[in-house]
Amino acid sequence: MPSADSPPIPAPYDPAEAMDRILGEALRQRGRRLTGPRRTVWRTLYAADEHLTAGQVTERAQAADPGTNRASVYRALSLFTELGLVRELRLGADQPSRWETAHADDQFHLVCEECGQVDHHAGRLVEQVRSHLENRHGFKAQKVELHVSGQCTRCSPPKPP
Amino acid sequence: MPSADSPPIPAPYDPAEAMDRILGEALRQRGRRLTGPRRTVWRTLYAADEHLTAGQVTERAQAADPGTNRASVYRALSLFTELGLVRELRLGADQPSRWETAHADDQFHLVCEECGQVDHHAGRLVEQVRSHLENRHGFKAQKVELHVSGQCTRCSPPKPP
DNA sequence: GTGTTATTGCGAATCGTTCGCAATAAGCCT
DNA sequence: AGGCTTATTGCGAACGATTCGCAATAACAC
Repeated sequence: MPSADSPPIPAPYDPAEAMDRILGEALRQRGRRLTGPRRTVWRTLYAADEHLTAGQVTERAQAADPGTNRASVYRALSLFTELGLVRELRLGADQPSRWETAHADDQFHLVCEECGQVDHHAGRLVEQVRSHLENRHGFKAQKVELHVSGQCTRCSPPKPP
Repeated sequence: MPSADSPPIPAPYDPAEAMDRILGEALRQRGRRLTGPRRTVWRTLYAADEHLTAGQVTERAQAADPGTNRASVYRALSLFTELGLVRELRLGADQPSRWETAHADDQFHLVCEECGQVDHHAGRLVEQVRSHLENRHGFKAQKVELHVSGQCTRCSPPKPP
């Protein structure tokens, strides 16, 4: 048995737990609490391969933790959005909101009309738009959203010459 | 009394009627019919100074023609959108859809967070985005939507030096 | 005119999202 | 470790926007 004052045995690295710590700190910093449902929603978003609707988040969250409540999912999503941890987006006027984790500050979304795939690029394009607006139109851009629909490379192969 | 075979007396120019003719042709071309409710919605959109929600369109349409039905307004709006006569847009994830008449093919929208004003510019900016995507990313852009929120010139006056 | 059929009007139904409120539990302080 | 405060949950009901089903109506082509 190690002596009483030896350093604590380091637990094996658990990425999920690391994520929790990040979330927990962001919350506590603003006087909010890290709770079960919030943790579950958080992990669900990070495990997701795509932009999820609130319904999808709820489904998956319930798969991971039965009893997760729809309303709590919505509350977690809008809280996270407010804190800047995730981003809410509409990929089409007829579609419900979708959520993604917030990495780069500016992004644009390419939605393929054929296969439905959503690409996102962080690019200087958005930065260009921003400065164009400020210089030419005197408009201080806060949030820039660029949504493009069309055909992706795979669905619209380069024409034979 | 003019002779029976004299040319018909030209009616005074009526812009509303001219609009109707445009709509009527667009509809009949595709086997659809020009009806009362459609005419009313069409005129309402053209008389509007801003982007209207379906609810606002309904209100105004009913003011012009009491008995105009909500469902018919929705049906007209989505038909017009489908025909490319108007454009549906979401100015915020939490707001309902709004509709505007479709003039220029590409536009970008500047929403002021202070005063709520919505500006739209038709600009080469969108064209630039389009070719950038095609050349650099092989993505054939169909619809380009650029929504920017921030502070407009009036609400964010140039700082004193 | 007349017939065909697209369109309307109505209410009920659906979908996504939010709300009110009593019961629960996170985090802070000893 | 226990207690206190109050943020958060879970539940169902309420909400706003939009769509639907269907019988009655009216546009347009002939």
